[in-house]
Amino acid sequence: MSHGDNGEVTSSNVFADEPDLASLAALLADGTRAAFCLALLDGRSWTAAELARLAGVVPSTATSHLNRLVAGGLLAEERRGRHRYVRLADPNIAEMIEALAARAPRRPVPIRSLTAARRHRAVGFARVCYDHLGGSLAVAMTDAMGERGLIAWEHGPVLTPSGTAWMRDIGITGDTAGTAPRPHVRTCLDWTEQRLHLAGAVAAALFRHAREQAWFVAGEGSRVVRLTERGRHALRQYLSLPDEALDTS
Amino acid sequence: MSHGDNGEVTSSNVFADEPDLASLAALLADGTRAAFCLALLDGRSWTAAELARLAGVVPSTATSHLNRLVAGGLLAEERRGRHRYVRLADPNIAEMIEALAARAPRRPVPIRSLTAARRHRAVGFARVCYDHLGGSLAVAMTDAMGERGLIAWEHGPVLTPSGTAWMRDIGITGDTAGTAPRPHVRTCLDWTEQRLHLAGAVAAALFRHAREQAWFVAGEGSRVVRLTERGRHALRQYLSLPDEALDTS
DNA sequence: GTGACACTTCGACGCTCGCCGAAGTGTCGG
DNA sequence: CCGACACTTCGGCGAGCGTCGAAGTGTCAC
Repeated sequence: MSHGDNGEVTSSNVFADEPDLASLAALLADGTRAAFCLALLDGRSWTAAELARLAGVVPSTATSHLNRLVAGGLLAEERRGRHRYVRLADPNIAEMIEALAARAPRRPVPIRSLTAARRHRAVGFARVCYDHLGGSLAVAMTDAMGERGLIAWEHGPVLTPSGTAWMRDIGITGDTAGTAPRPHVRTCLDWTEQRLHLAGAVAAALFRHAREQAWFVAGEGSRVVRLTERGRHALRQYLSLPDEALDTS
Repeated sequence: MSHGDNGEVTSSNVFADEPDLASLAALLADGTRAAFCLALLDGRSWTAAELARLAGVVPSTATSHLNRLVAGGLLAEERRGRHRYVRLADPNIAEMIEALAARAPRRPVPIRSLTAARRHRAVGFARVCYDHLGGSLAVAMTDAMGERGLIAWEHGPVLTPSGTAWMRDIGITGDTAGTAPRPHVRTCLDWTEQRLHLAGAVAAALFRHAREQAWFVAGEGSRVVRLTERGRHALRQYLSLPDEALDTS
């Protein structure tokens, strides 16, 4: 390797690294893979068979899609026994998918059954948005936090000092300082509401706490969470949320 | 339309609007269209022929790609005489493309000529990032603004009161309050530096001012801007930037 | 062991899509 | 008017890709 190919290197041994936008977009440009990624936005790990059934393809098709998504760095996998568990590789990827989904055109999907209608209402009310809360309840909480001065909107969202104290009062063991170079307070364009709700490390810590305290429990459908009576009480106490914000209706 | 199809509406006349992620991603999943969008990140309007030449396709091919991008809402077009000018539809779209590009894999592109090498250095130093500045200079400016307390990083980037005063001193006629629901201060992951630089309405206003004051002039290549002597002076004066940050090297 | 199960590999089919070239439309300059 | 030019439309070609089914590998439960 030391004698070179022609005895002399050409001038093209310098490279400019351009982003290969097309190959990344191609990973999401297929309906089946997009459905996988959208489902995985619930933050859970799914098995290959679960995803296949969701998207309506046979297992072998799912395998090839998962191979591509893992190779492309969008998904992380974990093999256990005869199962292959996959999840979104990191919050950064989830954020990127959200950024696309929020700007994507809407595709009307007919609702066939009564349980589907109920689930649709529940999804609009409170759902997992990877690691934080989404839906009309999340928008109401974000508004309330703004009104009470817990977050400020001077130039982008900020957690105010009283907001920091509020989190401590609730009992959130503030490791929201985090490790990764990740914004503490972000906003996320809510799909159903088309308004901003809170995201980022602070929102993730808040949501984690809320689930640990059983303010929310898993509902029907992978992304749905149900607000418990205990959660209603907490949101009334800590955010003075009105009753109409606390119900599906 | 009032008598219904079967005398009774079915339960599927209710629709849940799911985001059609795949169709949006498909627009960017082609190398030619991706090259178009990346080029348009310079914020200018391009003609169809310019884009075709850049991507190495014949005009008829460019037409069909542009049709799809315009129909998909990514590009806005303006017909004038026998020319078709296209640009990114709005800053929101630019932000989305940046979000993807920052996470896309890098594709090594050989640098063949000396002028290409010079342009490559210039791109890494100072370039247009749709409506604000990118490159190592932008990163240095962002760092300097942090050190001088003009922006704070308590929880996400914020323009501090002294930052607001600093902008006024420079002479920026602060309509950064803007009209669209757009974050005033954002960060943007720099392609070449892999570090954050300032974006959002504040950065756009700053960059617009800088070009009006001839701190920057257009360089060779569509996205390159060249720092003028006047600009060097201004950045020394307003941000105390050291000389090594002000040169291409 | 033996069967059930989750997943993988491979080959074949069919469709989509990007590409070009040739011909056509509209615009501008002289 | 007439040619040059920018762009568009259309037809046809070829490659890539998503799909499935059939057969194979590894794991778990009994």
